[in-house]
Amino acid sequence: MKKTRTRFAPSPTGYMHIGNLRTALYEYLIAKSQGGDFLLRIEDTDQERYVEGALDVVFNTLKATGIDYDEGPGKEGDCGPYIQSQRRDIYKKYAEILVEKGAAYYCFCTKERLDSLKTSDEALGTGFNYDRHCRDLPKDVVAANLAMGLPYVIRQKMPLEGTTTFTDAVYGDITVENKTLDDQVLLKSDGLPTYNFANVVDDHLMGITHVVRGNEYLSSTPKYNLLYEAFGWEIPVYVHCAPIMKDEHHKLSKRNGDASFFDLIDKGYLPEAILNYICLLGWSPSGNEEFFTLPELEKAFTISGISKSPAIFDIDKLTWMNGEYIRRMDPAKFAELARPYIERVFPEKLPDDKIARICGLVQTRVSTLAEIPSKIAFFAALPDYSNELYCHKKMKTDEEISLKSLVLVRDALKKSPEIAENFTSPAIYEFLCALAAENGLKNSQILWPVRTALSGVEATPGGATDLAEILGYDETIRRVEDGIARLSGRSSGEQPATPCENAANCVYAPFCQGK
RNA sequence: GGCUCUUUGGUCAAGCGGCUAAGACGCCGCCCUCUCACGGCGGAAACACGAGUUCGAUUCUCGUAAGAGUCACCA
Repeated sequence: MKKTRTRFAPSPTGYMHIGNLRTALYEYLIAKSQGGDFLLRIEDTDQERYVEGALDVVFNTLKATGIDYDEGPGKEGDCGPYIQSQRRDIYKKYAEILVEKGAAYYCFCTKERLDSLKTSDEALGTGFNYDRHCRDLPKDVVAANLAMGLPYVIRQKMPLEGTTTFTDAVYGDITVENKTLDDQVLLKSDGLPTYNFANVVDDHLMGITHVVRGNEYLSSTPKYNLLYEAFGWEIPVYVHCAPIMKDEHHKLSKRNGDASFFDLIDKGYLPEAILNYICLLGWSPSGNEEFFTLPELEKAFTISGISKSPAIFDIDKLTWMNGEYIRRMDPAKFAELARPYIERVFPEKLPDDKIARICGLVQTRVSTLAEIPSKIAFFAALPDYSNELYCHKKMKTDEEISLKSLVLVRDALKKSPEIAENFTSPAIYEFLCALAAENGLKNSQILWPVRTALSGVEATPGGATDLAEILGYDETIRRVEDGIARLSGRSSGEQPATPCENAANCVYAPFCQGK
């Protein structure tokens, strides 16, 4: 059996978005799942639309995702060059062969003539179709025109009747009437081929067995078959994929959204998670497992799992999946990735063990790396906060109790050199709980105020004692004293501590109604 | 407008003539708990519509509707 070969054939006309990446991924997976080759070919036959830098985005994206190509620019195989603009003579030759075979013809129609045709067609409300003016030009006229150096294109000569049927691996058999097929241009007047022609020639010459692409090409596929047949070439397996949508009506595009691969990376998503998620958009595995590494996908991928209908990109599910990847990650690896985000909030350089401790708290609490800074900012600088934070009904705390607790904690901490020596979360926890018991308080009546005083925020990654350990003995006492100052009306900050808006209920009341 | 494709919960989706129509995200509730997460348990939520074919249709056929693609010297 022939070796499976697929190709990713981007044109350097824009940025690589998630849809392109998924196509590349499917092409890669089809090849690898069958022990085949995956090639990269650059389709730059439209010199006017070339965008500087677009190629680098393609290379960088493939590199970042681990989608390696076996042949392509920079990895010459037997079918090079892999950049279409460097293959122009090849296309011309094959176009002329087609003319000889009677499957194509020279067309000398001017742009003006075509334009007027187009406008009259549009007036009728139908789509444009070339009127085949040059289709049956006598040979001598053609020769004379060519001799005169008249500009020309080469058009495909479509059969006028009958039908053409092609088979798509995901959509099944599709049949169209030949009379609906336009005599499309194969070779442009600048001597370069159109996409449709270059594609067929290159796919054949490069031994491509599976043509994988977006289903916007579904309707031009019959023309491909006719071309393959005219050449007498073997028709490849077609695999058309439904698009990835931004919403019900709009395709994902760089223009409308921000779903380019590197945009997601900037937002703190992991390449593996992105790849895993987009693979599932339009393909489903045989079992219920959703998590796949690239090598696992290479084994599990099947064309039959590709779906026919468009899929809406759901950032929430990606976010969840990214969070799962983070949680399942080796802590050392996480620390490595998290470090730059952690360092964003600390002006000074942190020792490794402190980074590790912060990571320990944060790893199960973020879904993207970008969430890290806001979660830990309070470690670097205590924010200004309202005393309302001290009131929590379920924790049975209010400002009064909190003040009392914080004073107890400060005094106990200062009187205990042992705890300063062993300032770890479990030890502090034990210490504070004992303190609560001695004073007839519930644990929460100590722990909640402490956590509040240490963080100044409503929700923190980790409990009071986790925060204390990371802040250290001295800073813990400093922040507790700051809390005491706030609660006793001697605000440490610029602003006087704002009283709980339910102060009347708080004072002497067992429960504060505020929180 | 012609041609082509698509249609299962809000989203991704399994299903390939007979099922109480999987699973996942999201959402809601409960549990765990020094807050928040993680984790555990549970819940609400779907076959676009109409005709056939069949003993029996989510599944096959044909219509209808709604979406999408395409109709370039762009890819």
